[in-house]
Amino acid sequence: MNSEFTIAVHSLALLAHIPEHMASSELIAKNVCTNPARIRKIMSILRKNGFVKTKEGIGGGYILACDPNEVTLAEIYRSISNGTLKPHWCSGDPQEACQVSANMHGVMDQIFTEAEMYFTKYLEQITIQTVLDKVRHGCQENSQQ
Amino acid sequence: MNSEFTIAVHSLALLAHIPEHMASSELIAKNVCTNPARIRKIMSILRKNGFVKTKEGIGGGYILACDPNEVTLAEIYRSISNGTLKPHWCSGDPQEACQVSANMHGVMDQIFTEAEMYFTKYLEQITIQTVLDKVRHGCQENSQQ
DNA sequence: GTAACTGTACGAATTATTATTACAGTACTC
DNA sequence: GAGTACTGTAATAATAATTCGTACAGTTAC
Repeated sequence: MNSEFTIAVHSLALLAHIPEHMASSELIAKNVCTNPARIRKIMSILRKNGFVKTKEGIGGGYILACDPNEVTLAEIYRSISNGTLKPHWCSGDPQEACQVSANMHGVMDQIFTEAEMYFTKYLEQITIQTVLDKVRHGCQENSQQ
Repeated sequence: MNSEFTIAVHSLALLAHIPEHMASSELIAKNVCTNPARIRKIMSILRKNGFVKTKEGIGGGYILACDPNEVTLAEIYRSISNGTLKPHWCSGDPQEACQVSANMHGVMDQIFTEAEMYFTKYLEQITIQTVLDKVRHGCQENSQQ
């Protein structure tokens, strides 16, 4: 799994943090610590899935288009990183006579697919708002909000 | 996550497939489709955790030292790949004034740690024997066993 | 028309993963 | 005890995945 899921969650939490405001890819990129092109790529997917609205041109950018209390990290994961829990490298060789070697690939595939379902079942419990509350709570001592 | 967990599961299933026999790192490597040194590194960890016994010298190699019906993939995962579910790249910057940027790192860390618990909870349901049965079942048509 | 933005693609840089090689240590066999 | 076949481990090379940077066409506001 690469970090696009993490970036998507971060970006959506940030947009939920500043509702009513458009945020440019440059602003989000600074907050996330990456480059604007990467943010635009990810936000483009999130737009196609209805999580954000975008506006091109002057004063444009991104704004949340969903209820942060409704959208769970599971939906975000499925939009961005579905199927990437399993490592790329594959064990065994389908051409081998030995059953263990020949079929291990398929068996591990099946195991990782089901494991991903358990993984996302956990993510169902967490909403964008949950994440936002957690980050806000993290620095409560020196916060005035 | 790299593929060491997959290789460990494959190797243990193979050893369970040929009980009473010592298997050399070369034999296992061929079955898994990787090189002997990598197998030796992983088997060395499995030995330290009591899953296999090793024997150096002529006629040596690896042999299962546990009940394949008892050992679950969760134990194997914890031995080999614990903490590697989370991607390496980190979002945000602890030095930032913005709470979202400053605390996102810790929040995502927490989420991935808990997600890994759900992931391993699924793996608890699968034993080495489960995997072995699955690979054997995979080619039932042309199998005589 | 110009400035500020998104959408998208491509190649470079970086990092992670895997493969290769080497060699010391151990145990068996002659 | 010399030779052979193993494991244990480390270091380095090769490969692949990920991330970054740049570029530019398209869009919108002024």
